[in-house]
Amino acid sequence: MSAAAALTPERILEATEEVLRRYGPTKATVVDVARALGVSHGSVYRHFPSKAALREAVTDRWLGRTVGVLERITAEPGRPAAEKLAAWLAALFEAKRHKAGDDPELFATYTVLLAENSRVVDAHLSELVAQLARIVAEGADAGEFSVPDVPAAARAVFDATGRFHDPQYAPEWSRPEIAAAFEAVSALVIRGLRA
Amino acid sequence: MSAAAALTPERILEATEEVLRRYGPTKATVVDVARALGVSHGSVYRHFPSKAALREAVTDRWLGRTVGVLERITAEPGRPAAEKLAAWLAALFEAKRHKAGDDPELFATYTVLLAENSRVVDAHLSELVAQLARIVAEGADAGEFSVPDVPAAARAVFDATGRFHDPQYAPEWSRPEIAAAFEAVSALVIRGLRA
DNA sequence: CGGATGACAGATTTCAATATTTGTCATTCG
DNA sequence: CGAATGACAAATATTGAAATCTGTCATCCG
Repeated sequence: MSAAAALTPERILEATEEVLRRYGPTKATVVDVARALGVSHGSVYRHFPSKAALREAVTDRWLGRTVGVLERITAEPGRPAAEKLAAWLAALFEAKRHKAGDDPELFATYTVLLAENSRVVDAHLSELVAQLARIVAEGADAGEFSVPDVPAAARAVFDATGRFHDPQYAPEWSRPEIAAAFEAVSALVIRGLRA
Repeated sequence: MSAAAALTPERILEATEEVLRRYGPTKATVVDVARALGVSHGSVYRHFPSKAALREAVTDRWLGRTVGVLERITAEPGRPAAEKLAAWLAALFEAKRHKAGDDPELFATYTVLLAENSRVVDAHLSELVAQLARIVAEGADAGEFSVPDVPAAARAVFDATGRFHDPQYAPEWSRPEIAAAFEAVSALVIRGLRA
């Protein structure tokens, strides 16, 4: 075994994130990633078939990080569905708003990656809608919500709150009125589900 | 008076629309507009202070055309507010979907103009939200809706249905599932207003 | 022998020279 | 005299030649 750690997909992804953070989505090259790892760019191609695949994997990782917090809220037992739904929507908005506000450049970088990788994004969105469906189904079982078609309702909730999680609206999230606008939509949608 | 009709802002706007349709937003120049009118480009600048102002005026005109249909629905007397609101939202979606579907290139051209002219767009959106507020207020007065803050509720309805009128989502509007998704959000939102 | 290398061809991006466009205004025209 | 013109400077866009990057693969190294 050599002095440096073995070259793994994991290490390559880490380095790619760093390079993207430093150079942005247009300037970051595979050669940069290889240089950051102290290997030739040919070695990177041993673990990822293309630059596109590498960027896709990084995008997937980034999206995955948000899902954990939401999953915890979804799985929380013994809490009214309406409250849980409100908490879930607020957590999603909060997470996005922080990512966008803390480091706008990095957020812009990932917004570009998101646009490039619609397959990964679609899978991520499906996962989020599936979590919503679990909460909505819980509410329906408890008689809290009156919902004929749970998946459709979950999708509708997600669509209706798009302004507060779709990155295209990120510039609006730093405006002061945004909190009130979010509360209004969140409340409207939850009322719409009620029995 | 010369043989040709007098040069008016109206005629210039017409010619500008035609040039934008033909050449698209990046290639359309003030010289092209002047050529279409058979005058020198200096004459165009007698009626509009800049190319930006000209494009802004064209954008305003284009947005104005949709408002008429919606205003007629808003003003219709003796109709339940819930029904009116459903019709209004459906009409807005229908209008956008047709504009986008009938001539995608022209729609793309105007999408670029919209992005350039956020002042005009904001004014247009305010007008739409004001119409929504009238319908919501009617419903509240009739005891059909239970709404503590009418302007906020109107804004929330508009925000929640963004996926079906914001041009950024236009590519989704040709998908077959879109009608069901629209119905689901529309119904959810209207239920959320109900007393 | 399995993993890493770097030379290479084709694709893509950059950059600077060149051309076009915007906006002004002194002059012309009816 | 008021509206229209077109020459012009500054700003912007286009182009194509040079540089860089992606992806492959014959070769090397431990």
